[in-house]
Amino acid sequence: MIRQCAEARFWTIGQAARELGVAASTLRFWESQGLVRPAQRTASGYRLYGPEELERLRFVRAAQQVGFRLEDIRVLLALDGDCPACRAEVRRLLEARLAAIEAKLVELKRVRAILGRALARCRRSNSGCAVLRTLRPDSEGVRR
Amino acid sequence: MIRQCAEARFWTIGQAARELGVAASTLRFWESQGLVRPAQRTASGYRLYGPEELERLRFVRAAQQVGFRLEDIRVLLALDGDCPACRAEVRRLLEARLAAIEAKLVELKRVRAILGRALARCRRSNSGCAVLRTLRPDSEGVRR
DNA sequence: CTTGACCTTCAAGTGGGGTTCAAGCTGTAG
DNA sequence: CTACAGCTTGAACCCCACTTGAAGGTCAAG
Repeated sequence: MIRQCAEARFWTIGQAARELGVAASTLRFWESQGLVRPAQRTASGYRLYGPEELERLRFVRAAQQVGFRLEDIRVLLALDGDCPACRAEVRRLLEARLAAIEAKLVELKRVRAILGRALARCRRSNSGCAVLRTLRPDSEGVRR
Repeated sequence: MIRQCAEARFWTIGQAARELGVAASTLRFWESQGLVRPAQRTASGYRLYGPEELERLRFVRAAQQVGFRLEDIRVLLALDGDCPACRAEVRRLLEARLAAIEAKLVELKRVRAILGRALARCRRSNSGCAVLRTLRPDSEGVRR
């Protein structure tokens, strides 16, 4: 086990992975994608993550959970600064994500209505659900 | 061009694909996955889809647009009959899909709230969005 | 007869986010 | 000293729904 002093705490890849609730292989993958590199390595090559890296790893996880793709997260991490341009760009990314989520919500509600109707018809019917005839695109093109 | 009589109309793969708004290769793929086979072939091997096959193709498209996977759609197509067991199974699949959509809606609303707060904080701040600190998992585990 | 759109097959590639494997080194408890 | 958990690397594999490419046959217009 790696010793952990109060002032300069370090986590091995397994420890960091447990902290985040992901697999160690995932952290290696993120590193390969340019997201978070360990603060240092032991003499034998073990990765060591410091508090700051752990912070960034947690951010990756949180960002992923609100639907950002790794590529965007990489950009967000790089934008971590106080420059006004950074701020604008971060805001732009957040807004884009929010808009995508709104759109997805609208789409899912539409789909829910269609499925709800199909199901109601299916339950009423007493001679086969005739799902082939009940499930119909209800106008307007749908992207996918 | 293939001739199309009023009584026995047939579509080549390209014509059917245009009708559905998908690529011809997609129809070939669906066939390879056991979804819809053409009614017949010309002497030279061209696929010919009849009205019934076009109906089934449209169903595949519609089912896909409400989120069914091809495997489920294959099952749904096979269940197209009046047997009570079929009805029950179709209903089960519809209910499962609807439940998945409800769950997704709940999840997306949660995410929207998080992003909304992050964005508000970002807009208020006048010294960097500090997105690394603003985007945080807000309790409870999230599956992915 | 040529051109060009359309069709055939099978195999391999794409994207996103990983996981799994093989072969081998390291760290620590008992 | 021996187990055994944990770490290293690179490469291959997974899912899903296609798409693309290669190599070639078919059909209708001009």
